[in-house]
Parts: sequence; structure tokens; C-alpha cells
Amino acid sequence: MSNMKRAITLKDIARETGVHVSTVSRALDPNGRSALTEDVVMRIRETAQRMGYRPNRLASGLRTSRTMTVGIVIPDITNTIFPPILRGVESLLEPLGYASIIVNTDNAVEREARLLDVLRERGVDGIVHAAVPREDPRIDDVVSRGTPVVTVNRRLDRPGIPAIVSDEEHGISLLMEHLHAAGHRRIAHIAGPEALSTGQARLRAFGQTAARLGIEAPTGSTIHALRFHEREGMRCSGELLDRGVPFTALVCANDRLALGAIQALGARGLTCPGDVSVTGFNDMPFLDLIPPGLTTVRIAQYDVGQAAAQVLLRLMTGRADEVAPETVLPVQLVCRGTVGPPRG
Amino acid sequence: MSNMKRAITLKDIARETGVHVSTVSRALDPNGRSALTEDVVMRIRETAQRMGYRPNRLASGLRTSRTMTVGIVIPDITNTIFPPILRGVESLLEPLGYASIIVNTDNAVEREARLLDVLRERGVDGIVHAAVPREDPRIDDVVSRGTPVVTVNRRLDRPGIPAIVSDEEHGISLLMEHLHAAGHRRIAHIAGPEALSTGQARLRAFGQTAARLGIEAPTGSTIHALRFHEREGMRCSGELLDRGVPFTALVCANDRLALGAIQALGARGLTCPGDVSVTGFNDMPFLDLIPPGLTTVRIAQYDVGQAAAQVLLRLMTGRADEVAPETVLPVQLVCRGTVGPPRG
DNA sequence: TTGAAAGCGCTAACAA
DNA sequence: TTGTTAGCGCTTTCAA
Repeated sequence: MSNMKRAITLKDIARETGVHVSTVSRALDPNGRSALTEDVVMRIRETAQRMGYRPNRLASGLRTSRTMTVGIVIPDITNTIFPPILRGVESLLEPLGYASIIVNTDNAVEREARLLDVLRERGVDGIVHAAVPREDPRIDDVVSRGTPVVTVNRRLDRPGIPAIVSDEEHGISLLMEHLHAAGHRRIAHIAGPEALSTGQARLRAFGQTAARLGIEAPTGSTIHALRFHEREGMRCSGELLDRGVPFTALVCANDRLALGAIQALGARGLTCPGDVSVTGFNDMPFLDLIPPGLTTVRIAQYDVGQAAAQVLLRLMTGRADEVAPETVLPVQLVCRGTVGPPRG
Repeated sequence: MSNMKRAITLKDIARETGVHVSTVSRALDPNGRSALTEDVVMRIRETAQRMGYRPNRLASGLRTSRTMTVGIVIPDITNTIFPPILRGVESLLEPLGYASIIVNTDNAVEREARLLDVLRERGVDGIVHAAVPREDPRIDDVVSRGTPVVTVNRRLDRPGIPAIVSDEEHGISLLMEHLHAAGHRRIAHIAGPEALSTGQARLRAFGQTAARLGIEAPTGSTIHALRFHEREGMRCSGELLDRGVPFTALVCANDRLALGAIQALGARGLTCPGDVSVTGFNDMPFLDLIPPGLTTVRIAQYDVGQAAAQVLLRLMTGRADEVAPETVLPVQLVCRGTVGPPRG
């Protein structure tokens, strides 16, 4: 508190080296093709280094409207599939000098709106949005202000915003083929929230694959979870059971729903996979350590983050033409203990 | 891309309402005790609202050196104990309008140094540091520039920087009393990294509690892990076994080390808790779902984050006098399946 | 090849 | 009670 050091500015370096601030600015410009004497550049750089100069991003950002800061919007950082995505994003952006402002929406639209404002106020150069609902009018606002957005994991219904997603269709079909091969013919589905592209895509894939495999999917064999949450998995599997529609396997739209479903099954005296086989989606971290081992589909969480960063980088540096409207990453079937032959 | 909306500025509102920018600035000042006509204030606020005005934090930050942005330094976001801490911090800061820049050090000093610069360049108002080593000369630099720092989970050796920690001593003693009550007299310890306060504090508590309980802690019954990582847990328990020092229980400095240790035990044909009882520390998320259920000490992860935010807030608003040099949060013994009676 | 000057949007003396 | 003015630190056009 006593003696507070003032930050070193271009002016300080200018005074020290006896040149004008603008010359210092030019010498320190990383792209720095501005025809300065080699000697002057060297002297300035060395002095800057010696004095511990760090650029003031507020000042340069105010001037150039580039802050070297990006916003990352996720539903909830305590959901374990997001941290690897963040690390993936960071792995490309951080070495380039970008910092990340991370915000949690908890899937609440009003929170999302406020948090997008938080990012806007700070002039982020771009946004990685991993919490976007299928319809999100706010995104247009953001983009129309010149801030590029890329969605991750989820996508908007309408085109226009680049998205990085996993191959949901293939994932669901791998799962269902696996169940089919194990002998299952009556398969129920706990679908994800209708408002999210993942929920919708997996549900549609469920229907299509069922048809392709010639599996009956009677009315009532599908139910929508309101959130991707264990509790919803419990509630939905309970309701499925109450309906009396017979099924020997249960395809859940993600791992958390599956975990909840298995628990609810147990509470009713049913075993997994003895009485009903269950599958998940995502292969979230630590899933392999939880018995009986959920059979699921692994999405490339880290890669998805990297791909998002790559796309955003192009968008932020005026190379929008190099960006695919949608990038679909491959998935992988992970067979563990929750799938067995159907009972009886 | 076509029609890029320009952001609304104070000037726009001034023009619209027919007053001077400074008047607008005053009217919109949240603390706003600046003697303006009630009527004018209302008109300006309403206009700002209607036009969708959002303050430019770069500009105000440049002027006031308060950015309403904080930095959060953690070792690795994929380590599940950190997300709850972040949510705790955010729960207080976000409603106040603060944004968080989150950086991962991977416990590498050179990364930490660079990342602190990243935060500095952006003029963060304060830093929550959850990745601090016992000795960290860089912290003084940061603080001497006027940026308050509070450490979380870990603390510096020397005083001066407020810390929020959990009661490591009590945690270890709860664990060891529990083992002692179960009949264990030969207890080994996998200590955490020496460079971290958590490693050191738990090791010291181990020694003190052993002495108090009259337990022999022969040479070689303690080993230092180089990182808080499953692989180190495996390596260390293997080496402990190789040394031939007999033990019936193994106190690990955290859950990850314990998880690794149990796995290594299994690889050698030893069972837990049959052959050796094992304990952890932290009670990380999902631990309860992993068999046989690690007996551990629960730290209040979310609360620790909240407490850190509280302290930082005081530091940032000139109420340093209200800040305790150290805040120690209570812990709780969580008994699960990895502790049983000693063999033979 | 370098310097001078303007200005990004905001706040805070100081004046009136 | 409101307006004027200066300036935070930086980049960039224009001049020299």
C-alpha cells in the first residue's frame, strides 16, 4: 500500500530512449512493419524489456477496438464436460495472447442476456458460445455489432452462425446398433430439452435409427427431460415405467440423465443391465470409474474446444471465408457395463 | 457484416436529451450522488435504457483504473474441485457487475508469471489466486502495483496476503482419529508437493497427530508426491510398499493421490480396505459414486470461493482494515468404504 | 524514417 | 445544478 509503483507506459520508454511515443509504439508493434531503423527498434525493445513494460490493453483496445480478450459462455462450469472444452479453446488462444472471460448461464435466458452484456461492455473480440439455445435472438444483436460468435456443442436452428458440434446422429445410431445386436427390440428414449439442439438432434436420430433397424417405437416410449440433469433422469425413467410401455433398453440423451435413470431403476428394484440396459452420451470425465460403467458415446471435448478457437480466430482476423458453416466432429462408441442381453 | 451497428455512447444520449455528456455521465453514475435535477436524471436514464446504452468499460477503466474485472488463477479447471470454488466467487461478484478472467497455470511457475501479466495488462481490479506456491515473489509485484490479491486453498509462507484456507490440521486429525479408532497403529502418509502449503500443512498435521495419538511413524513411512495427481499416488504407494516399512493404513494428502494409491494397491493384489485402509482429502465431486467410496475430509469448496470474493471485495473497495489475514473454514469427516479394521 | 496531433469513450476537477 | 476542459495510454494519419 505504501509505495505504489506506477505502470510503465510508452511515454516512459520514449523519455528514456529520447524518441517520440509514436516511434515507441511502432517499434513495439508485434506486426511491426513500419520502416524504423533497425537500431532504434532494438534500442526501444531492449529498454521496454528492461523497464518491464506491459501494454495497457484498455488503452489500445479503446483505440483499436481489439481487446485480445474473448468471451466464453457456458451453462455451468461444474458440469464436467465443459472444463475440457475450455482447455481446448485456451490451448490455441492463450499462446496468442488472448485472455478469456468465462460466464455461466445456468441455462437461464435472462442470465444469458445479462452476461452477453457483460461481455459486450468489455469489448471482447469474439465469443465462444457453448450454452446457446436453438432459438436465440440475442446472438444477432451481438454479431451485428461486429463481434463474431461460434457455437460449440449446440447450434442454432437457423443458419448463419458457425457451429462446432459432434456427430449426434452417428453416436445415437452406434448406441442403438449396439443394443440391437445385443438383442434389444423395445427401446425407450429419455430425450434432452426440446429447446436445445443436442436434445432435438439425438431425439430425431433415435427415431430415424429405430425405423432403420425396424424397431418398434410405440407412443409413450419417448419422454422429454426438462434439463440435462440427474434428477430429470430419475423423474423421466420413473414416468416411463409408470406408463407401462414395455422396454428392455433405455437410450438417454446424455450421461447425466442416464446416471439418474439407473439410480431410479435401482430404487424400484430393477437392475442394470439385468432388467434394463441403459446408455448415455458424452462420456463425461470420471464416468469410467462409476459402476457398473455406463455404455456411452464419447465426444471429443478438447477437440471441440480447439476447433471452436480455430474458427473464432479466423472470424476475428477477417478470414470468415475460410470458415465452414458447421464443423461436425466424429464420435466413438464406448462399451462398458450397462448394456447386456434383454431379460427373458 | 453488412450493416454494423455502432455502439451507443454517452455522446449519443447527450445529443438525444440535449444535455452535456458529463451530465449524462453523472446521471448514469450508479453511486450517483451528484446533485442533478431528479427530472433530468430520469429523462437521461430512460433515454439510455431505450437506446440500449451499455457503458464502455475500456474507456471508464482507462480513466478510473477500475475495470470491474477480476482475475482468477487456478492450476487446472479440469480438476473438479475448482469449478465449485469459481461458482462461489462468482456468486458474489457477478451480481455486482464484475466479470472474471480465468487462467490455468498447470502449476508451472513460468506460466503463472506470464498469466499474471495477462491479467495485469487488462487492469484487473483484483486477483483470486488458487494456485499460489508457498514462495511466490511475483505476488509482491502485483500487490505493489495496487492490485489486491487473495489466495484460496493455498497460502504463502510469509504473511501479508490474505488467505482463505480449510482447516487442514483438524481434517487430518479427524482422519487419523478415525483410523486409530478402527484399530490402526501403523499409518503411512503420501504427502503433497513440498512447494504447496496444503502439502506442507497436511504433512505437519500428520506428524503432530501421530505424536498425539502415540502412533509410531517410523522413518520411511512418509513420502512426498511431486504433484497432486493419480499417477503420483500410484508411484508413491508403490515405493512405500517397496520400502518394506509395514503399514495398515495410508493417509493421502488429497483424493487424487488416494485414488491412484488404491489403484496401485490393487495392481499388487492388495485390497482396500481389506489389506490397507486409505483416506483422501477434499471430497471432490463424484467421489461418492466411485467404489469402494473414499473416506475423506470435505472442504467447503463453494464457501471458500465466496469467502475469497468477500475478502477481495473489501480489498478492492478500500476496506482492507476489515480483512482478516487468514480465514480458516471448517472441514468435515466423510466416512465411506475405504477404512476398515487392520488386517491381522 | 520520425514527429506532431487527434481522438477512442469516459470521468473528474474546475467554472459558471 | 450543469457545462467546459483535460487527460487516462494508445494507435494512426498526416507532415516533414
